Amino acid sequence: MKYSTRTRYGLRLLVYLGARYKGKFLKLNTIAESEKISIKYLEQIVRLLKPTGIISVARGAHGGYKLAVDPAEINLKQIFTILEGNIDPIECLQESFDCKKKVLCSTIEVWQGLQTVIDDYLEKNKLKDVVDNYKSKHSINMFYI
Amino acid sequence: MKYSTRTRYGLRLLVYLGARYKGKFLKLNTIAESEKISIKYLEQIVRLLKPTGIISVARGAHGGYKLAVDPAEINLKQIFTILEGNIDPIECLQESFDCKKKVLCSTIEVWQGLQTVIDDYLEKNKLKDVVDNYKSKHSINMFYI
DNA sequence: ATTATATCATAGTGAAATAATATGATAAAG
DNA sequence: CTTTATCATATTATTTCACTATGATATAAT
Repeated sequence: MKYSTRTRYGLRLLVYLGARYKGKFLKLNTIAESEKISIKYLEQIVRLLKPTGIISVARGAHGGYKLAVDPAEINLKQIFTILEGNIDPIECLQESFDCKKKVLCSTIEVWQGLQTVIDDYLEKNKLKDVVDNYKSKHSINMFYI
Repeated sequence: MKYSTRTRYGLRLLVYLGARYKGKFLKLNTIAESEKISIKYLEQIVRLLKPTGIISVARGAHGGYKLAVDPAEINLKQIFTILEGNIDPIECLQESFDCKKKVLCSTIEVWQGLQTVIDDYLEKNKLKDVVDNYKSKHSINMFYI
């Protein structure tokens, strides 16, 4: 029960972009160096995010990425769902999952309850909350950006 | 971010034993057939549980397992910790984890918060709660045990 | 004692996921 | 037309997962 580096890196990327929201396009290389993440791996993560419209892209020289939506308007559940794929704690909670033992299953309520508390937490927390935290911790450096 | 079958099977095993608490020793073969779990895999799971004292064992013919503690006195966090190993959503929440970027990390609060809501939920829920659910759903069959 | 039964313990194994890395194509700025 | 940066696919090493196999050990019943 661990979240993947894909989700952790992706979140850090979005926080980085969120802290520079409404600025210019930022190239991956800078972010990769700053966040100590492999640029090639970041490229893959970015490609997961792009189709959802959460980031906007400029190709070619002086290109890069920026956050396309207000950090206050996006919550962590949306982000995690994109990056992690599916955030249910076990498979059988998915709609499509057809289990013959569902009627007699006494543990499914445990998993549903767990899913609920996780979902609630992630929905309650906006990207802005994390961005604010980032800004307060990096306040000195922010003047140089 | 999925819980392993080890945890899911282990929970079902404990619920099964919990529903028959204070009865006689039950052999794994019966449980494996009833719960549709590979007996060899269940053996490994049971070996994780044994050293913690949560189950008691009788070896040899007419041997088996039974729950050693009152289901009302054990919560799901204790069970998950035994079965999952460590239930932190990411590595860096562990005491021993030494991260140079900890001071400037703006996402750790996200993970700590998530850990808190999960821990709270699992601590609040006792094995007895799941056992009661099991009993109500299997009431007809319980007369034959 | 011997046999049947059940747990104990270690080793192996196939499939899938993870976390990258490598190579090259494409698009845009200057 | 060169530089810069993203786009896309393929490959790879490592780890984890979910078993499976083999055999040893302990105990009850005969």
